[in-house]
Amino acid sequence: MAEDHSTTTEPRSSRRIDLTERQRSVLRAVVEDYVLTAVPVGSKALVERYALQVSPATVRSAMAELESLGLLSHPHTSAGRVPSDLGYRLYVESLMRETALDRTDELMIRHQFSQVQLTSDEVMRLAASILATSTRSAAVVTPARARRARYGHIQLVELADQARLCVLVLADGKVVQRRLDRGLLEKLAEAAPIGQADLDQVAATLNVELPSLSAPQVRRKIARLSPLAGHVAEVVSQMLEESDGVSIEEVFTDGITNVLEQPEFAQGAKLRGVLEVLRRSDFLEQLVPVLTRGEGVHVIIGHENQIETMHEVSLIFAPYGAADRALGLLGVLGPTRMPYPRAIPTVRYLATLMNELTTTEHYSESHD
Amino acid sequence: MAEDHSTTTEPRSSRRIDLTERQRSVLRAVVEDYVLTAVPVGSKALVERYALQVSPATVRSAMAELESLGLLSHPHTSAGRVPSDLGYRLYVESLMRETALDRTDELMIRHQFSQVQLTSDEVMRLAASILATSTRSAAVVTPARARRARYGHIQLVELADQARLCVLVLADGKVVQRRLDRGLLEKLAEAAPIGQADLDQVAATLNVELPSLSAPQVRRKIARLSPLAGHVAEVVSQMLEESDGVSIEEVFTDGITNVLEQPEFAQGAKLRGVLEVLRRSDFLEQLVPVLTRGEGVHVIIGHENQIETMHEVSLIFAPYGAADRALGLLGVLGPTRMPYPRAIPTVRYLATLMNELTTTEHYSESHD
DNA sequence: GTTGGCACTCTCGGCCATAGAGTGCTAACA
DNA sequence: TGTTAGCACTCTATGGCCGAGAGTGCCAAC
Repeated sequence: MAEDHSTTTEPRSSRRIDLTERQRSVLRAVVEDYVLTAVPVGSKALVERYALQVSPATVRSAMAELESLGLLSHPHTSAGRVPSDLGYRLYVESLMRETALDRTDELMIRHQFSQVQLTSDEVMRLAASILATSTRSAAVVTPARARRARYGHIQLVELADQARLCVLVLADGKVVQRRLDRGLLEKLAEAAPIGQADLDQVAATLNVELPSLSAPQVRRKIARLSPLAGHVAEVVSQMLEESDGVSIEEVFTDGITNVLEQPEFAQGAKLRGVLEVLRRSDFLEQLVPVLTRGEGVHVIIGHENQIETMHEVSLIFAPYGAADRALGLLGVLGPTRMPYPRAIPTVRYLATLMNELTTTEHYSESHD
Repeated sequence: MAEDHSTTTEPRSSRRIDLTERQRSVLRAVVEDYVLTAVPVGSKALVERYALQVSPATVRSAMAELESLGLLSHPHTSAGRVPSDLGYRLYVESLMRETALDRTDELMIRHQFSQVQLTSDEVMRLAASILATSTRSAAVVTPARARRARYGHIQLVELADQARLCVLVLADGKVVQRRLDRGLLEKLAEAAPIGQADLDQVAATLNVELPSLSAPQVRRKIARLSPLAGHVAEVVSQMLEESDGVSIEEVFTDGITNVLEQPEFAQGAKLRGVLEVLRRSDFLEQLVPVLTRGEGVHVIIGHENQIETMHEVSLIFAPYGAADRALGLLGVLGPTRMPYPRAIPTVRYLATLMNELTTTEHYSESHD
């Protein structure tokens, strides 16, 4: 079931590799055993554990063939076989039997989200937590933000030290703050002291003129405003500009320790790279163009990743949000030796769920 | 210089331990050598590296005395000595020559903060980053929040799905959001549809009535408001209540990898505990009562910590913010083998700096 | 009180031998 | 022609052993 679910996979295995049925089942068995045990798997163990109806010798020759095709590799003579990145790729694309999420699992997850009054941050956190625990990998979730930031509401606050704080709520609920340059404000007001009343006045004006406008649209309005309001609008348009595009500033992660537990990250060196990558969320930036290309779940395995430090890990990510309008990313990061048949549907399900949860939550953006 | 800088240290070494001058200098040398090398230090190496004017044999006997006092310990016969937690404690309290921060260092740090228009989040991030790099430990910074949350401004936003979003800006600039129960709103409005205009009306009223009030004060006002405004005020008071106390929800960390690089965390097990502790910020909760007791920098070494998983690490933390009004925490976490003479002044300096930066940023809170 | 000397202890690295797992090849078989 | 059993070979992992080195504790002498 759920066979052609648009699991768009990144660097599509260029040349088609044709395998015999035997090779296919041996590769599948190797991948699944290795994913389970993390131990290079030998021919004998394979026929024992998987009901292959042939002798170890036959399996050995099949393995040798798979190795010459670059699908398996050999830590050294007389060790078992380990899937290569390409082997995983083939497995994911055509060997894997994707286990759809249990109906009960789905309901359980859904139930957690239906708890009363989750703020948007809490939703993100919950999504990351669910992803992490149910895939036993590290989860990453970014909030869905409008690709084009739009004005929602503004509020100007006078602080104790006479500084002015500009609180801008975007149309999609994100809040951005900026302090206003005091000297400049006073110059604009021609040295007359500016009180909270004046600020309220400006805010009221802008809250009538600007709602649902994007940065350039706000800019076009500036000329028609008073100097003071115009200056604030200028600042607002800057803030909108900076919020344009997919937000990778706010990233919610969970389950990092799940990854560190894996034997392949037992010693420090490799581990550090992964951690560093997770903390600084730059890597998401590289993901954005890839993920926005297609709709479904994207799988990036080991060396398929551009980033050097991520050659030992796989990513399973999906975009979510109202297509073209708001976009968030969500997914998991784990060793290439990852339980793909479970992780992929989980990511997919959570993406659809987050879709539902967020698309209802934005201003209707009628005009452009 | 800078000798009695109120380095308040946690579980004050109960009974006073009197040491001879020789014992003191041996203990100091052992701590400093071990902090540097992470290798148990022997008598011979000690007289070589530190200009102790005595023979190794003499040092040995001094070490034996220190060991019987519980200040040093022995991994096994024929290994060098390692400071115990108590040894570090004594070192921190009376042996350490605290190296004050270079004037140039101070200026450099200060300069980074003076960059234009840092939002409060950026300030936190910067503080964490500076702490982490200059102490080579993991840094933790929490924003300074009013101990008693006070109303600043409210804004009610209508979302696309008819839900209402209540955006509350606290007096100290923190923003809290909550969705309002739609059914309830409509009941209060006697089934008349509520538009943005109505919401603005309510917000305007509350923004006149409530500024700078705390949760109980808001609650007392409810009776005098319209049903709709009253309901919102009720929600607001809940939000205020939940924001009371030191905020440990938003925690900025940096430099975790610094800790993981340390040899004592080379293998996975210990490391995991530390990571887990840093991610979930519960441990800060335990710190709050301790840190708010005194003013200065607090040092918690290894087993002095209540929390089991933190028996291998030391904390150097300080509160900052307007005393009694707003409070944030900041500090570093590293192995007990930590360069205290450098870390302590750094934490202290950053606390004073954050003090300056934040106290100017709050509403004047005249009335109570 | 300090020191040099000395026997003792413990770790660490290298070395070797062995056991075990797994392969690749070949020859026999269906 | 594809499959299988057998077998020699390779490589790792494990454990024991040994010697070097570092460090201690103690004692007797200064």
